[in-house]
Amino acid sequence: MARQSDPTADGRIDRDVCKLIHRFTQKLDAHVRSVAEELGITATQVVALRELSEPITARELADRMVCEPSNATFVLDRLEQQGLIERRPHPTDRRAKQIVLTPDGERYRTDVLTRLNTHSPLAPLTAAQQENLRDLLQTLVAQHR
Amino acid sequence: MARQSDPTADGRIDRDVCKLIHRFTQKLDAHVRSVAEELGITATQVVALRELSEPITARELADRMVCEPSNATFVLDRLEQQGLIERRPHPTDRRAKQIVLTPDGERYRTDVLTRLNTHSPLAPLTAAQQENLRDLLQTLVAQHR
DNA sequence: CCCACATACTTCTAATTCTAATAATAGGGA
DNA sequence: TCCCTATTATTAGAATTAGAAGTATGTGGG
Repeated sequence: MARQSDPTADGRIDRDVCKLIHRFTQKLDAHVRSVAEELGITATQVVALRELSEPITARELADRMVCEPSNATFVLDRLEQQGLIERRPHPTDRRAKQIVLTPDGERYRTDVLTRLNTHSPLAPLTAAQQENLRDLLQTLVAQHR
Repeated sequence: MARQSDPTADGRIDRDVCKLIHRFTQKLDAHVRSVAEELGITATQVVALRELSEPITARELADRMVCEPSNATFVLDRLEQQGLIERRPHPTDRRAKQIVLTPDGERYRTDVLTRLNTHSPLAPLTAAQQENLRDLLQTLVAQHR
């Protein structure tokens, strides 16, 4: 094992995986962006609509989008201006707001999901491989949380 | 198959994998950032040093870092100011520049690699699982390129 | 040889995302 | 009940990243 003697030779798989993850992320982004372009909205808005499967708080949306709450505010502002979502007072927590889709928003979201599911970047993998990938990733993110 | 009738129920694995990829990417970033913080440089600089395994052009560095060339210029400016790299004229192509590490840069890079390899986010996986993951990702990014 | 076109790097601008600070509310313990 | 701390959403400002344009050089066809 050259673990200590030659750090430049070590961690090959690490670096390979890092880069592959990065490249695949870009591919995912490109897919989302192409859908966004078809619909005339931003990629972030597409992701937000995808995650709004039910009434949730802005904080919960930020968690689902894996971004900062301030960013959720930003995207919600735009979705609200377009009449796709509404900010309602939360029924039990007066600090929070409940984000709900308007009828227009519901239609939009259905369209978004349909488009996202066509030509998915995951298509090259079989169903079994996709589950395999998911399990590996789950193991990786499960630690320390 | 509910492929067409209910787009909201479809693509579960797709969305799961998207999010897991995103979360793991954040974990990778956090790891790089912690190393960067230890060394008092930015995360992007850490990645650049990691990829500078040999004299390459700025374009090649951008490819390896999976970013725009303009961004490579940005990070190279800072590394040059710190005396870690030099921009030399390319031996055969006068448009290009050859990026080479200075002696200080070499030492720095060795340190970076050593730190990156300790507490790797990939540690939860066995060697076989890491290869499995790499193969799946390679299949995914191999398409259409 | 000359021209069109592609590539490498840089610069500038715009968009995106994060960080820090703020105000309002929740929840738990003295 | 009254604090004290944590959490929610928002705002403002900073930093990072991408995108488009500009300059110089390489490459191949006429």
